[in-house]
Parts: sequence; C-alpha cells; structure tokens
Amino acid sequence: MEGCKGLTKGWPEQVLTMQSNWIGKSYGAEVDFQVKGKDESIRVFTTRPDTLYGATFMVLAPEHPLTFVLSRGTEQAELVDDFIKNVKREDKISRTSEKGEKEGVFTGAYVVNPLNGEDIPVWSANFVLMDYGTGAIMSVPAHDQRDLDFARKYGLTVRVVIEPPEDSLDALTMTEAFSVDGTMVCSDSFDGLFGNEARRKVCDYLEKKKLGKPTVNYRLRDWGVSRQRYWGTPIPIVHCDDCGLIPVPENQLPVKLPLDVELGDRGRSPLTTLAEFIETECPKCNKPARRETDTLDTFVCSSWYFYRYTSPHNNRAAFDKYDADYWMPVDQYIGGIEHAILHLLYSRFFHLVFEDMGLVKSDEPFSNLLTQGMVIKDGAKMSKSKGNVVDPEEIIETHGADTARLFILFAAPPIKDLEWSSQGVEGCSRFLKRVWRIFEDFVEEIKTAKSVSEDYEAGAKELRELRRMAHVTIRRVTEDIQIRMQFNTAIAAIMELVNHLYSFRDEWTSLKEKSDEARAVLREAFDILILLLSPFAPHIAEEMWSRLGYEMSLGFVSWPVFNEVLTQTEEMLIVVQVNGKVRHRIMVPTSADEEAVKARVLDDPKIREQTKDKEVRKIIVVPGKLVNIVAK
RNA sequence: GCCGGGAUGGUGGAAUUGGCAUACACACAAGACUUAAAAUCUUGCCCUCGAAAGAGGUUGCGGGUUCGAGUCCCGCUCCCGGCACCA
Repeated sequence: MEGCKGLTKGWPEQVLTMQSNWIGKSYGAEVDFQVKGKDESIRVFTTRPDTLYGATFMVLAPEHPLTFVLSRGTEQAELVDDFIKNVKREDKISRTSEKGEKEGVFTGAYVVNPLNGEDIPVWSANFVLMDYGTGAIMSVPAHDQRDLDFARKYGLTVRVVIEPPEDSLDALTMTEAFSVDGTMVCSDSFDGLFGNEARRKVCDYLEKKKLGKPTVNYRLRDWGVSRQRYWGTPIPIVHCDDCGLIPVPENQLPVKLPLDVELGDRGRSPLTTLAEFIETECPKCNKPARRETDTLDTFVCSSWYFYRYTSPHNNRAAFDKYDADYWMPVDQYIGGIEHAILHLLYSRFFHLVFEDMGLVKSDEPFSNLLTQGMVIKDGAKMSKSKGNVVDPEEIIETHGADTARLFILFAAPPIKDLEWSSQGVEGCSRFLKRVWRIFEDFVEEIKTAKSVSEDYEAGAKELRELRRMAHVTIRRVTEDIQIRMQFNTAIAAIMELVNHLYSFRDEWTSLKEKSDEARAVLREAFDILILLLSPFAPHIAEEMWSRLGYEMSLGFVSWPVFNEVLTQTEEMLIVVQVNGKVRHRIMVPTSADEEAVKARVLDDPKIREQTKDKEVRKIIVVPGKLVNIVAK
C-alpha cells in the first residue's frame, strides 16, 4: 500500500486502485465480549466502534470453533449441528455471493456487551466468513445493511445509536440501515460525538479498560503456491517417514523437472507415478524417502524471472546483486490488464522480500507500467484457452510480415481494447508499396548524394518545406513512440511524410535547383523516412537502406535527431474567431508579436465586415494559435 | 451494489496543456489510364440548406463554468473491466 503512492507517476491509476482494493486495508477495533456464565470471551473485529452500543446480537462463522462449543448443553445443540452440516455442503461461491440468502441459527449462548453490560444472543450465520477478521462480528442492525436484513428475518432487536444530521430513524420500521457517519446517541457519555472522533474516543476507552484495541485488517487472502500438475517448478521438499518434511539441501538444487514423462489424460500429474523422480534419500538420515510431487504455481516463477535477465550467465545464483542493482528496476513493463492484480502484486511482494533480504536496493520492480488492452474476437477476449485466436501467419502469407506488423500497430493504441478485424490490412500493404515506389523513383538520383552541409540554406521553397516535414516527422514519431506509446499516430505521421514526398515528386520535375545540395536534402528525407519506418516495417526498411549503399544494418544505426531550427515555419496560421466561432484564417509571420497579430486581424476586411455593427469588447490572443474577438 | 475505464463520421481511429472537431487510414462513389480487368492516379465523402461562395448544426443525453469545452464541473443513459456478504 505504501509503495502504491510512489508508483502513481508510472502506473495507471486503475491498476493501483485494483491492487489497493485487493489488499483491502481497513482500520477498526478488536473488541472482546465475555461469554455469559463461562470463562471464555469472543473477539470481534469492527470498523465501527462508534456503533458498539447498538450491538444487539453477535454472529459467529459456522466454522468458528465456538459455534460448536457454545451450543453444547443447550437445547439449540441439535439445530446448530444441522446448520453447520448444511453450510459445509453449500459450495463456497454461492455462499460468499452477496445474493445468497442469509441463514442462521441461535447458538443458545449469550455474551455481555462490554460497554453497557447488556446480555446479547450469539448466533451463527452463513454470511460471516471465518477467514476475515476474527470470524465473529458484533451485529448492529440499525447501522449495517447485512445485520438489518438478518435481524428482520429472525426478529432480532434493532437499536439506533447513530443519528443522521437533521433527521431521525425509527428502529421499528427502518428497512435501510444508516451506515454512514453520524452522531452517537443512546451511548452514555459518548453521546454527541461524531464520526472519526467518536470512533477514536471509544477505542481509547476500550484500550484503557482492556476490553479491546485499535486494529488494522486486510482482505488479502493467503496464496497457496502448490499445484497438482506437471508443468511447474518442483517444490524442493523430501518426505521422510522418520524426519518429516525435509528441504532439499542447497548443494542438491535445483530439483529438475524430469522431461521423459508421458503426459496423459489421467487427470493427474505424471510426477505422482514416476518412480525415478519420487524415490530418493532423506537428506538428513539417508533412508529411502519420497520427493514432493506438487509443483509451484507458475505465478511464483513469473514473480521474479526478470531478475534473472540481469545476470543470465551467472551459474552460482539466480542473480547477482551488483547486476540487479545496475539494471533494476525495469524501466518499462508491458503486460495485459488481466495481470493487474495477481502477477503485478506478487512481483511487488517478491521484490519487497528481496529488498528485506538485501538482494536488491530499489523499492519497486517496475517503474513504468503500460497495460495493453485486450484483443476481442467474437465478443470474447482473444486467448489460447478460448480458442478464438487469429494466426498472424495468414496475413504474413498474403501480405508479408512488414504489412502484418504495421497493420497491428496501426489499428489502435496499445492501451485500448481492440475488436479484431482484418479490415485495413489492404491499406497498410498499399502504403508500403507506395513507399517502395517513391523510393524507386528517387533511388538513382540520391544514391550518390552526399549529406547536407551544415550551413546550407535551401533557396527553393519546396526544398525548405521538405526538410521541415522530415524534421517535424522525426519529432512526432519519436515522441509518439517514446513518450506517448501511441504507435498508430507515429505511423500516421510517417504516412503524411510519404504523402508529402509524392507531392514533392511532382514539384521536383519542374524544380530548377537540382544541385548536389538539393539532392542531399532529398537523400536526407529518405534516410529519415527509412529510419523512422524501420521499427514498424523492418524488412522493407533494411532493403531500402542497403540499396542506398549503406553497409551497416539498421539495427546498428542510431535513431535520427531532429533539428529544432528546421522544424520552424516562417509563417504561421492564426485562426480568427468572433464570439467563439471560427470566421477566418490568416497567415502571419512567425516573428509577429501579440500586438502586431491583433492589428493585422482588426485590419482584415473580412473581420471588419463581421464586426462592423458591433462594439469590440475584448480580444483574446493565444500566441501561435488563434485570436478571439468578443463583440456585441 | 462498490471501484475503475469508455461512448467522436458507414468503419478503425486523431485532436499532446481548455484554443481550427473528424488527422491518418479503411469502406464507398465518380472520373482518368485500359479492348477489358487488376494495379495505379485524381476527385468527393459528418448532417441540413445552397449550383457555388457561404450559413447553420454536430463529439451518448440534460444542465453548468468559460471569450472559447470532445477535453473541466454537476446530473443521467448505455457499454466494458475488476471486486463482490470483508463486518
């Protein structure tokens, strides 16, 4: 929970919320209730100690040991036995579903409310869970909906001890519990206290009287890490008849998964019948013993596999601290949103344990997380288990790997879910052909061109514009890939560059300035195009690159860098609005200041026409973007 | 029920900090080239009025803030994901 705070910059809020909910930290109090007539007390957990005076009964989980114990010797004993038996028969899912009917039985016992000394009956009911809190609750029907439902069903007392502001509740008729903060009433000296203060005061009192104490509870459940299946890391434990469970000593690790097994459909792991795997010696007494045949949940391995990447050649340890400290944390982690809780939470737990052990020094394993959306096919998440996967091989065969890759990346940004459709494959293939054709048109012309000299200033407008486009495209593509992770818009930017090259081709024929420098500008544009395209369509890019005479593969060429100066225009477009409506667009020199732009706008005949019968009240100038004239 | 995300043309989507809504594509239609087809190229392509210039409207629905809202605020509808008797 602490770590979540530090991740807010790099992780999607949604994932952090899901993890927080899963951990489910809640503050409250544990309170002891003395069992009437016995030397025994029952501890309950409550988040609402301020409602303690309204506790009119107590409910134990059917699995709670006292459910059975307390009912012995009372006339309820038989009913309780039946009840426990029935609940155990019920399956877990329907029992823990909110919709399930609340069933319960009186145990025959009473406890004493520690604050007002009142005797209250102890019940057992299916809606109380043994594995949360203490497995026992104090029921305050007036202020908890579940308790109210239960009280109404079994005719139990309802008592209002929290009043809403400017309203009052009727314990006899209320059907909706008042479960938010309010003012304490019918609570002796605590009357009049509100919300957090009320809870704190009650806690203080309980603590002082040794009746209870403030507590923190978590919803997080235990994680059973063993699986009765073959594929998984063997659990390094030996069962010895004399010594019990003995861990395999370090010098015998790792226990390897035997590969010569027959995988059948017998419904159980082949390890359980493989004598050569099972039969071993006890590491302690050397007598014959048996290996554990359960394997570890695959989440165990996925919780730390990335540390191994930091020291892949180390054969003495899983990873080396020096290497791990150098590489970790992972700068950018990409995974499906479906791993938001389990995998990503377990990895964080492992990391925290490694940190405690002094094996790593970073706080968190993954600094930045991108959760890619799911691909939907036929209304369901595309997955191997559902069998609704689309094999990219089909597109690769018909259109090639470059088209397949480009198409997938162009379809939608990675964070979004995507309804699969192959509509548009054609267009991506067409785009690559367009790239190839324009390249073919110019390759002879630019093959021998040198690079643009530092101090070159193109005379022709077309050449200047081409350079500008090329450098702007570097910026757009770089930002889209590196910062925004939006590959579809990166590809769109490249498409725009290619479209520009096509219109440039028509101008090139009539261009007078076909000097070496002009050819150098053209070559620069193609160099840039190829480099920007290379992550999306590596094969065609590599081919063009080598046809230009480069010998080094693109994989070793550094990413292009744009020149800020070259991305600037001499003129800029200013949108002119009158009362918020776009009326005109004008070009002004980039260097023009606010006053100059204002003057230019007011002088424009079209704008004068628009404002002639009106009084200009205000003029808003957004530098480099627009002017809005407010007139009445 | 609670938490989170979303809704933009016929379709996928763009709009980066509140500043030209519909970039880039797909599909479709018309035309050019062709004996013909494919490929390619050109043009059109949110809605209404208009021959056009242009005018008005439009980002699920209803309000609000603002000179200005797809973007911010309030209320709703629908869809998706997570959690679901957690005391």
